[in-house]
Amino acid sequence: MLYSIIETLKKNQLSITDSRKKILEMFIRSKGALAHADIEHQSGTEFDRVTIYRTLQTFVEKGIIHTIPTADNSVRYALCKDECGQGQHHDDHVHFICDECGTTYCLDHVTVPSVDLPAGFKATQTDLVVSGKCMRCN
Amino acid sequence: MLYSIIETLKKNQLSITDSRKKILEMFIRSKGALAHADIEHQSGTEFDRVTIYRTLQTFVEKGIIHTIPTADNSVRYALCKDECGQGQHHDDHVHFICDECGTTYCLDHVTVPSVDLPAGFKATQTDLVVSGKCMRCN
DNA sequence: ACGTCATTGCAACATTGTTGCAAAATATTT
DNA sequence: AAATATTTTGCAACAATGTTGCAATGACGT
Repeated sequence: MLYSIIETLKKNQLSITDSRKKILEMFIRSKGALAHADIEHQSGTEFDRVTIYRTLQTFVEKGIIHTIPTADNSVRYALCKDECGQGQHHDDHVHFICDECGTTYCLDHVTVPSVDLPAGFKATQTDLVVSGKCMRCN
Repeated sequence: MLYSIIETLKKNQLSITDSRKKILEMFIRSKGALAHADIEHQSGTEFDRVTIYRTLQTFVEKGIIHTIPTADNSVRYALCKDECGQGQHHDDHVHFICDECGTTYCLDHVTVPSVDLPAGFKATQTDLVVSGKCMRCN
């Protein structure tokens, strides 16, 4: 899959800066999802902690990445597929979190079944989070 | 539904203390899920913050409550149904989080569809989190 | 190359969660 | 019911995580 960092940033009217380029690159290279802490560790002292927070925030707002719900308190982020629009993304994700190694996988090929909600409830997003043991830890 | 606080605590070999009784009572009274902050606000200065953390931890370990994954970073807890065993609970939950008022509902009557995982992946728990507008906010 | 605007880094702070230990409350034994 | 053993609590101190204001820096359009 071809993914141009510069193109993505330009398309979203974001200035092209070192931090944005490198953080976006991390997401592209990473097969799974990343937490703030992962990015902080990988980048060492290159960027300020605040910059990482703000970059992630911006990416979420622009629909470049999205947050993944987890049962523990850690927030994780993953690249959105191209269809994702500004602000909210409409394709529903299946995520797998390994209890053993903590890796978060986006299972894009698994379809999320639609849910029958009680009267008066309207869904805008559905997240299906499966946890267990992953391929490598099994 | 009859739910005896004392019985529940005894069954789990926990000492019967004020904090445990009152926190468990909050869960029974609350239709939705509670975050640590909710409990802290509702109980005022009655208990130490640390006590609340430890009580919630204990309840999760004993299978009295369970955590709910959320896309924002807040951890929420809800009562487990009686079938839940020690440590892990085996019935899969559907949760609905209202974007407007933040209330978290346990939709027990909606069944979680089983997911086809790629080879090598083994699921122990499946969480389906739907967000949108709830009954009251629609 | 210059001015404008967006972004960064620093500092300070707020919130959230954790740990050790003595005091207090609960449970158990006699 | 009193004494002992065990569990739980509250305090203090700390660690981690996230936020905000502001001056300095860097990116972008002309």
